[in-house]
Amino acid sequence: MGADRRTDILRAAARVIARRGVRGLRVSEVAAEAGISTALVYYHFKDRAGILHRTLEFISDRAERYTGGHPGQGSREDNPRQALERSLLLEFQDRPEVRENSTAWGELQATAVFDPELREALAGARLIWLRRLTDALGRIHPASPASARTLGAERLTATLEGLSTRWLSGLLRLEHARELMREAIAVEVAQLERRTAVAL
Amino acid sequence: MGADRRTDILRAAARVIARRGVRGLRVSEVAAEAGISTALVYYHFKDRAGILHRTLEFISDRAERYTGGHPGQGSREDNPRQALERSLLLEFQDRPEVRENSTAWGELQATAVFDPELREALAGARLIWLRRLTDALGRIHPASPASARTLGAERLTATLEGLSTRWLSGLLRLEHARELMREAIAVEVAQLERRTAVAL
DNA sequence: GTCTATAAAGCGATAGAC
DNA sequence: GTCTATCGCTTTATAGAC
Repeated sequence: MGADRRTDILRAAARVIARRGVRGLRVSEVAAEAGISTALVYYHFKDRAGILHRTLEFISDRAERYTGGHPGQGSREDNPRQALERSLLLEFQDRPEVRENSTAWGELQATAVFDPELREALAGARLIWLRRLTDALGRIHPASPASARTLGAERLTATLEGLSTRWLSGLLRLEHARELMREAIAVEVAQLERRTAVAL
Repeated sequence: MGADRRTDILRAAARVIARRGVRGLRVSEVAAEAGISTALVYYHFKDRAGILHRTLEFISDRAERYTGGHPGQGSREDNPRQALERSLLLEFQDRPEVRENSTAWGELQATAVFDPELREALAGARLIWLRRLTDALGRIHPASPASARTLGAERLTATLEGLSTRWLSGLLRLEHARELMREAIAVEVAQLERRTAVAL
């Protein structure tokens, strides 16, 4: 737990965001969650905005870990198609860590609409995801045009986030969200197949 | 402008949400935007949460208007496919009214994750949209299985919102978002076509 | 590095006059 | 219906001791 203080605080902040939202985040609650005083939080971070900024990076890194890095490079027994599906469906689990990450991610995404600084940080994390998915699609249909892969990846991330929001706000049950995501992948892969055929 | 006070306030609230987000909404700023005192806002609405709640309905109604009600029933020259596309692409325009509505909608959606009351109101508006899209898909492929239509509609709304968020936070340029949405529709319609073929 | 105490400001909400 | 004035709480952020 106590790798170092900064990490403790960020972990606590992620928990608080998942529980209360970015708007509901109180520095004092982060401190309580981390078991320290408010002043110490300010010793380690410049201000509230700084905490949010760093928490975004923390969450992004953690998601990288639990989705197992690049899909298709982790477990070798999977074929590329299964790897992509597994990687995207990992975002839909009822484990606290995942729910926390998804919730916080959605919150920060929403906040970024009004916060230029946050936006920048998000753009970076988003690019990583996009490249990852584009690569995964490339492994499935290596002969497909690169542009078609990028578009597909972009739509998949958008769908992922839309479904995620719906799941987290209780508008969609977990299994339903998973089903919709699975089919979205199927649909995109089929589309890519058509595009590959045309290109050949 | 001055239809009645309540409406003035709601219009002002929508503008403020679009500018600052739900998180950034200050009752005093709503009052200033409407050109009245803070106290008068509280005379017309119970509390801050009440304003938010009613603003959601206001936005939902207004969107209904500018998307022209049920797609395929508006302009008769359109075929059902074009009508669906037009209806969904109406959410991606740089008109202030639309940008405002989309922003506020995204905000309320995000807020609903932490607000059970808002969730309920949202569920209603969401159902309307869903039915609308399901019907539109039905007009395109009348012989398709109803379940396939519902799933398609659900994915389209999720994609719409995901893309909308990305557009509004400047991660996607407007034209790019429109292109992605257009292709998402194409992809779903194609999928529905396959499902129809299987069902026959 | 860490705490207690507190300043400073923000903001929701109401009282009461007109 | 509408305003001015203000209460009272919450929350960010810092000062200063250890």
